Amino acid sequence: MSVTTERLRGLIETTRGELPSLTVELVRDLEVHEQMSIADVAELTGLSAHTLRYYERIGLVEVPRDAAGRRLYDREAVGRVVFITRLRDSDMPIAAIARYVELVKQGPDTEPERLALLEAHRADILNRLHDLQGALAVVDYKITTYGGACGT
Amino acid sequence: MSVTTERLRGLIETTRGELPSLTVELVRDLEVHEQMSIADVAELTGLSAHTLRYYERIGLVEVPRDAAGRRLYDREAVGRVVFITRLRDSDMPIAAIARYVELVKQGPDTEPERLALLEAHRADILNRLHDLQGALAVVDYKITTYGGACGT
DNA sequence: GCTTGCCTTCGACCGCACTCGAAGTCCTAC
DNA sequence: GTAGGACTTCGAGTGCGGTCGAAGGCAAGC
Repeated sequence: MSVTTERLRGLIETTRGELPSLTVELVRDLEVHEQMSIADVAELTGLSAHTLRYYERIGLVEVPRDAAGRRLYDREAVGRVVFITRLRDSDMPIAAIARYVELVKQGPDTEPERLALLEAHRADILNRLHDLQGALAVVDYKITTYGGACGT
Repeated sequence: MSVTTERLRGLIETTRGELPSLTVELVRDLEVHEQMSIADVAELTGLSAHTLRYYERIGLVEVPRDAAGRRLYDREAVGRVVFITRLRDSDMPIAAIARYVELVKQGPDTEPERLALLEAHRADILNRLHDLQGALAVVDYKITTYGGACGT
């Protein structure tokens, strides 16, 4: 398991900023062992086991169990978690993610609404990028000002 | 007052994403009437009066009063609030901003630490930009996939 | 002189996204 | 057979960043 986990982690790392759009697909295409424990998924995603249980509890993922009632994440569940993580990384509120997941559950008829949701979120991301670039400029300006003023 | 306010707002809007590094300086260079009410500053910055009082309460700004005890923001206070707003826009935690303000209060000896603080924050912003770009790519990928799948 | 309306302080409360702890279960290795 | 450790559920707690409401003050206009 840890071999696969390391490969996955590595792939996600390597694709950071280069081919990030493929990470979800990579998860799908890897021969991830069908079964991953919560600890494996935690290590893979960087989320805590607590958080993974929380995501399940609020309905973002459904996770199969073994005979003893323990979580065994299958590929679909892992892919879902990775996707959710990406959305959370971009500050998409959990309520919106839950809505999206709900739509997916309801079947293909909801695709237009899902698309609208994603496009709204896309706009949010662009705004955030814009704000961040503005703030970066302010900070850079302050830094260079100090540089001039105190010789650093 | 409202004329000045509109000019300022306009300038901030126009410089969005173009010369954002200058906004704080613009505030300084404008003939902002020495006195602005809390409502004026709220309108100018987009913060609520509640939030402005909150910022003062936790020590981020000091605001002079008129004879009746009402807040009269001077240029320094307005500039401070605008700067804080920029930092908050980039998710700088209030605790860090408070620390920075504290250092400013302590005088010029603290400039190296202020600089370090800003540089750490600058690194945070770059990370956020990176994450956001990754998330944007994922969302775009999902959107184009839907485009292919459902003809939108 | 009284209404209107923005201002003041103060402390309580909210929503979000976790985060934790308690109490108990189950498999593994010795 | 027993100790260890990772797992389970459940509900409560935390930290952040505001947000709100109550109770009252002051000034301008009718």
